Amino acid sequence: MRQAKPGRTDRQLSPEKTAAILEGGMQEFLTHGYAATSMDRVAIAAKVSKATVYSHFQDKESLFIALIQRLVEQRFQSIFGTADEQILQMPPQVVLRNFANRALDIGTTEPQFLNFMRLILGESGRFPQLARAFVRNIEQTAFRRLCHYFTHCPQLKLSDPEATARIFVGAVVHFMIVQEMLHGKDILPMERDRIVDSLIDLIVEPPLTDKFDTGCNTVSGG
Amino acid sequence: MRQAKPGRTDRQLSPEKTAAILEGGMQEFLTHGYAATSMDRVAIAAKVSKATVYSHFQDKESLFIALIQRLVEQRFQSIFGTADEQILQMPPQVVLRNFANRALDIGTTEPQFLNFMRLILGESGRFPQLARAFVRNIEQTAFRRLCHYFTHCPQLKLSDPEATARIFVGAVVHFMIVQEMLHGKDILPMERDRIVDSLIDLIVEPPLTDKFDTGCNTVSGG
DNA sequence: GTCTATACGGCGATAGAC
DNA sequence: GTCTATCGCCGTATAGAC
Repeated sequence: MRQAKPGRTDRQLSPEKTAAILEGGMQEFLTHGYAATSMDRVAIAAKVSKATVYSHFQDKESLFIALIQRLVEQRFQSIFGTADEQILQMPPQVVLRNFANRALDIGTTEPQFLNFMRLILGESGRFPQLARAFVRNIEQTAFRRLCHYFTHCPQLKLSDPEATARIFVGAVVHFMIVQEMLHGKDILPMERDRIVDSLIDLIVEPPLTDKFDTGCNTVSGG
Repeated sequence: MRQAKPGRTDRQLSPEKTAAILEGGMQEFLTHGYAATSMDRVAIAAKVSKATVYSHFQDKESLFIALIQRLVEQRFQSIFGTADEQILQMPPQVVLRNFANRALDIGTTEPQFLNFMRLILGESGRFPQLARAFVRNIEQTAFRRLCHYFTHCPQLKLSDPEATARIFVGAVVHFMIVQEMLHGKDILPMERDRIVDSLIDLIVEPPLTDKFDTGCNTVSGG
């Protein structure tokens, strides 16, 4: 509990070995979970001796915390892409679809991210500080970016942009959790476009527009 | 792997001890997770000897599977309440609010359910059959009940009730995951009513109604 | 600073008494 | 059928050689 990161132990530790240990530990923790990961396999995966692992990190828990913190703050923080300054000129349907598809792509193309979320969720009771770091760096990033867009997009007049952003992210993330993480696509198949289309319809389009033309809708056509 | 449930071993096993082992195992697995749970503590929690545990269940994995299956199929299956036949006469706002509040109450009043979900999510990679059982018995139940309502409620004309049901459940469950399971309420406080209100607004109310009266909306007022 | 070798306890699973 | 006692293994963490 004295230290979570190296550099302040006694002498000078090799940064390359530190990186190797973090990399090896990531493989093991993401694959087997926290409790089922042994420091022996971490050392083997990092190609160092077990004593070297313990000279860089005080114990298993310190290594795990340092590792997850790094994943949360660096590796998986930018999953929602960089802020695009031109999105305000694009149609909201396109912006929201891109946002949802980028998030959903991660669940289908990056199995490591699924294991990362499994670890965060599964250990959120025993490592609440890691869960909070995840919320701050991943969830809040998505909320804020989307909420900023909802607030500044001239076509959208939402009564509660903040809550709407949470609804959007929640629907998308939960879909990913059920379909990919919990293997729901095997038993409850559902095309992602139906979720995204319905979400966009609920948030962007007036619900009567495509059913019959009332002749008084000032938004469509112009 | 030969057997997951007792009763077919060799002779006659005590059903009370079986129940005690399942109960003790539930406490241990829900508290410490799968890998960190020892069969010794399961035996102590069940107040039997370890050999008795192994006479009722072949190994740790069989006990875990039998236990989670039972939780999925019995203990936590009815969290969305029994079907109310009178809901079609109630206003959709009330029905949806009750549905959401009932689900969100579980996250705040039943910490065991949070640990149960942590276990399912965290072990979904190593025990995919348990994740699928969770989807079939919990998620699908919520989807179906809500989808049935969306389809039969005369006030609601949704283009894709099935996708809308997933969005509704997803937004609610994800809110519970972030706020309660991941301790997000400590750092991203948000009243649940804002989520529920916004969801109801998006699904039930025509978005233009309360902003300005266009005079050509044939739904509101009659 | 990094390695090999080891201490020591807890783990899952089993044998044998009754 | 349930218990006590035990096996063999692997866990974390450390000591001492270089």
